[in-house]
Amino acid sequence: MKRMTPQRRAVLEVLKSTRTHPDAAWIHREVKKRLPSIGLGTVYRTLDLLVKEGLAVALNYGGATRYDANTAPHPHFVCRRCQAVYDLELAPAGLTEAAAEALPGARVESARLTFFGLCPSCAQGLAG
Amino acid sequence: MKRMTPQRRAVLEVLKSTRTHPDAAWIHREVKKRLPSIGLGTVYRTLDLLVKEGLAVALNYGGATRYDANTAPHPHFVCRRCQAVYDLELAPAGLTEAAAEALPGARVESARLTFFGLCPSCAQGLAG
DNA sequence: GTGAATGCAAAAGCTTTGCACTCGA
DNA sequence: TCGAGTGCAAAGCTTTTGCATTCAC
Repeated sequence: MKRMTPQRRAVLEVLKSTRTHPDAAWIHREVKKRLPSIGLGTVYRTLDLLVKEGLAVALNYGGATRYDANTAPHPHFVCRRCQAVYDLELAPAGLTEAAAEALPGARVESARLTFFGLCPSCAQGLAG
Repeated sequence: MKRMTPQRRAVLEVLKSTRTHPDAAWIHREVKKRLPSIGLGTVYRTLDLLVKEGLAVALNYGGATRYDANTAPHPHFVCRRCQAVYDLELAPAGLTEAAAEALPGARVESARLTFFGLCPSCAQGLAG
């Protein structure tokens, strides 16, 4: 990050302040409460920057890309009904090493583990 | 699948015939070799159907959605340079159970494990 | 025959980009 | 000062959708 502008500071703070793994549009709406004139393009550019700098992670589950300021490797759970994303406290060991063995010659840099299903609220709503 | 049309048959056959995890545009191009008048919309509708019927899996890594006719659970490796997707022979045990314990009340239905890095060719190209 | 499926093209997201202006260092 | 950063709006991609027509059953 070459220059620290109010826009960049605000985007990072908004992203750090939530655990809902929001998308760019939601972040834009939140940041506008503080910086009403900020453009969506700036939000995208800033998010790209944060990802490149390793200060955030981009998540793709179909639909809009969602962002997570928690860059420590951790699995996610995605509800197929309400689209909520939960962080899981779970750290399977040895996955990257196993992948490197399974694909000789490759340089395995990171792993992403995602679970899909129904979150507690949605599961309860359907079961009764 | 309510009706078996030539379009649906062709999309499924094309998808089954490759291991490159193609996107809808690529599938459309291939199917057109056999059915020149097939529309891209039909390809999308058919792919959605295949996913709903459990005959294919949709993969999101940013960019266009990619499809895999191999529906057996297996991890993928995505090259960050050439975007190639490889199937890995690797079956970490107990992940879904561990996730279910980590998020009580949730119904964990599936897991997806993805690795990112440089594939053998790209790793070699950069290393010399 | 008849409703499901198709082809086409328009429209709807999401994201990127060009450009003139602004402002942080 | 002055180039990086911004706001705006247009453009670019991917994906979805409306509708008249076609076709599998």
